[in-house]
Amino acid sequence: MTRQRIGPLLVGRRIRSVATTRPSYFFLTRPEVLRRGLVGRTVSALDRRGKYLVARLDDDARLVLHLGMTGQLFSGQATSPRLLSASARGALSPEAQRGFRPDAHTHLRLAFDDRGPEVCLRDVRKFGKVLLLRSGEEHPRLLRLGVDALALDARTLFAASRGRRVATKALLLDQSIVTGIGNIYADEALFRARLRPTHRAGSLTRRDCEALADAVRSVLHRSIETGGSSIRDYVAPDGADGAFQDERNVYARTGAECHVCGGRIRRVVVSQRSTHFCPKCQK
DNA sequence: ATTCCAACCTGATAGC
DNA sequence: TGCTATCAGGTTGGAA
Repeated sequence: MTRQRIGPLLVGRRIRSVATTRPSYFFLTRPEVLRRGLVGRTVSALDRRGKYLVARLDDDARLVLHLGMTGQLFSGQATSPRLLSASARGALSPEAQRGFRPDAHTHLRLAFDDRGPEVCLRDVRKFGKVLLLRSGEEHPRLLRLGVDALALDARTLFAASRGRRVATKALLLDQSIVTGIGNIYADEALFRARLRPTHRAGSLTRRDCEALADAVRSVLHRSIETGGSSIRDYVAPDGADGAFQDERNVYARTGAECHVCGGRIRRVVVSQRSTHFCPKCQK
């Protein structure tokens, strides 16, 4: 979703200047190194590897971005209340709240020769990452990644789950097996496949893996179609909210009625992630 | 080799 | 009002 929509704002444009915040955990490449490597470069393509966005530059370097949990990648012209924390918003006039203004959480801003809209990366919790890879350079974070979630097939899932005692959900969240599934989509896919998140991965049948692989792909495709899940922080690059949150069956619906059987959605913790399921539909 | 768990951060919200 | 505890679309590295 983000790749599709931020692509036109990056590809073919020459970077004129780069603004960053102070060095931190967030920058795998130090800000000044990042600036030196980016200024004057033209973005030639934008790819995705799991949850990583990879912008290819005209000198064959790659700018790698991860949005973590609260990362937002958007046009400097975007408008959304989500681009400002509530406390900061309260201090502003209704007028000033309209447009985006870079704040302390806006860690990266790219301006371009064409003087068009900037591309901004904001991340309150700094769980996101920015990394510049020189031509031919690699990074373990990318090398480790498994098959893309949109291309997940039953055979891969079945093979990867053999001998594993971990919960099925833990397997789905393991990016070295399948890359691109986050907490929401793991829960939603498991619901769709009618599988219990806590079920041991090793005892999934071939048929289970088929249902689960299908569910993963269709849930993600549907989320892309509907523009993502704007539950707390997520905004599309133009500031628009996604709509997938309206199609959730289980995620963050603890205590609510199951859309299928009317039972109550339950919440448990699996591999330190909050996990939601319908006890009746998911055996 | 696999599984578990704390750590990295900041903000919103619920409850007292 | 204010304080405290809990929760939040993720990943790593090291201990068990």
